[in-house]
Parts: sequence; C-alpha cells; structure tokens
Amino acid sequence: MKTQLRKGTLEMCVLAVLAHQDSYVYEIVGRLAERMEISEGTIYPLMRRLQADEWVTTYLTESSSGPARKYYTLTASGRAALLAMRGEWDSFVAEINAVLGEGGADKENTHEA
Amino acid sequence: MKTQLRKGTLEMCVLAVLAHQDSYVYEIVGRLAERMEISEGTIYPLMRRLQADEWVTTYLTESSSGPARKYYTLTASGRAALLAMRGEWDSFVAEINAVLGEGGADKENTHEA
DNA sequence: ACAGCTACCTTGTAATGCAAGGTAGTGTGT
DNA sequence: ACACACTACCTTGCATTACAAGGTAGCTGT
Repeated sequence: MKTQLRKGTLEMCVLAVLAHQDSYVYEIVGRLAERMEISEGTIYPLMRRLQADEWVTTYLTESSSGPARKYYTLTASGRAALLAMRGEWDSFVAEINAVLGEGGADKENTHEA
Repeated sequence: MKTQLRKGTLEMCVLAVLAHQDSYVYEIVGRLAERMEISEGTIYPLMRRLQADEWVTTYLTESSSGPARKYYTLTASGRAALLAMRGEWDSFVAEINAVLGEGGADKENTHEA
C-alpha cells in the first residue's frame, strides 16, 4: 500500500536528485534509499521514460571501481518539468489535506492543513 | 500523471468522508468532486475493497428521488485504518518533501517559473 | 580462480484509477 | 403515453506504474 502512494512521485524525486547534480542510477538509488525504500528495477524503466520525454540526457564516464557509469543530466525542459511537478505536488497535498481535515473532525484538530 | 499521484490516497479520502458521516457512492463522488476530479468508475471497485477488508459495512435506505441508496458506515477497524493511513500519509509527505528540499538546495532559487 | 562489490539492464506481476458503457426508479414537459 | 433528465446502482477493459527476481559484465583483493 505504501507502494501505491509513491506512484507518480518517484519521477519527481529523481529529477530533484538530478537538479542537485548529475548522477547515475546506482548512485541515485543509493541516495533515495537513505530516505525511502526503493529498488533498481523501478528506476531503470523510469529513466527510459525521462529520456523519452527529453527531460534528461546521458553521457558515459569511466569508473575506477567498476563498469563505466552512465550519467544523467537534466535538460532545460527537465527543469521546467520538475518545477511543474513540484507545483502539482504541493496542490495535490493541499487537496488531500483539505479532504482529510474536513472529514477528520472526529480527531479534533490534529494539525492544520 | 495527476492520476498517478492519486493512487493510494483515494481510499483514505473515502474513509475520511465516511468518518464525517455515513454516505453512499453517488454522494461521496459529489463531495470529492468539489475538491478533485474523480469518477464513479473508480469508487465502486474501491468500495468493494473496503468491504472486503471489513473497513465498512452497508445498509440500504429508500430514496424519494430515485433508486434505493446503499449507505456505507465505517467499522471500528475502518476508523483504525484511517488513522494509520493518515500517519503513513503524513510521513510520506515529509519524506518526499525532504527529498525535494535536498535536491532543492536551489530552493533559494524558487523563483517559481 | 573466486568472492564481492560496482554498475548496467530486462521480464513478468500486482495494484489502482479511469473512460465508457449498462440497468433501473422517479419526476417533468409535451 | 412518450421522451427526457436526474438520481443511483454496477461492470468491463485499458493504461500506468512500482517491484521482485533475474541476468550481464568490469574491477579489486585474497
């Protein structure tokens, strides 16, 4: 069920990581794993989508500790998409909290939405 | 894409509406539609799930303006589930915002486009 | 040579939301 | 009587996405 909540947010999270700095899947997974459970199998197909949408481009870099790394960089439209997603995310959260706040009168005002 | 964000939250929203007061699908949809786009086809299967999980029970009531209404009531475990979901929701939102905030060290840079 | 790590990638399954469509009772206008 | 609109129920098929499990390959240390 926690899985379902994530739908649609992982793209945004990955874009946010890339906004910070270029990265490759193995590292992205490691970063995200600090804060949430995440699996490689989720990210690879996702990266293909990001590429298809032209939100990222890639380049290869040699690694001294394993196979070459495939770095991903945000494009201009990737950055724009991230901003748009943040906006959607914020209004979505507000929307849900409004519904919860409305129905949740039985829990006398936990915290505000 | 907005659709994907909703995954996993609609159950919680419906439970929240029912926590407010007993209701039937047609009305629930109307209520939720005030705040978000939502379709009947989504809710009926969802109600079956809620019933299967024994989070709601139903009773029929005659209506003076159409077919009988099938009201849904929260069970005790339904209320418990709603509380649990709210908890998950809050920590999920915090989690995502943390990732966004981190990648968004350029949050100074939120000149929201 | 082998184990273990880095790093890439694919396939199949499950969960969920939605559009489109179908059934039926009640009231209103012609 | 007939058509239409509104309430109210419900189902089927599709698309999207996350995940588990599995596969390939380079590099390092013993």
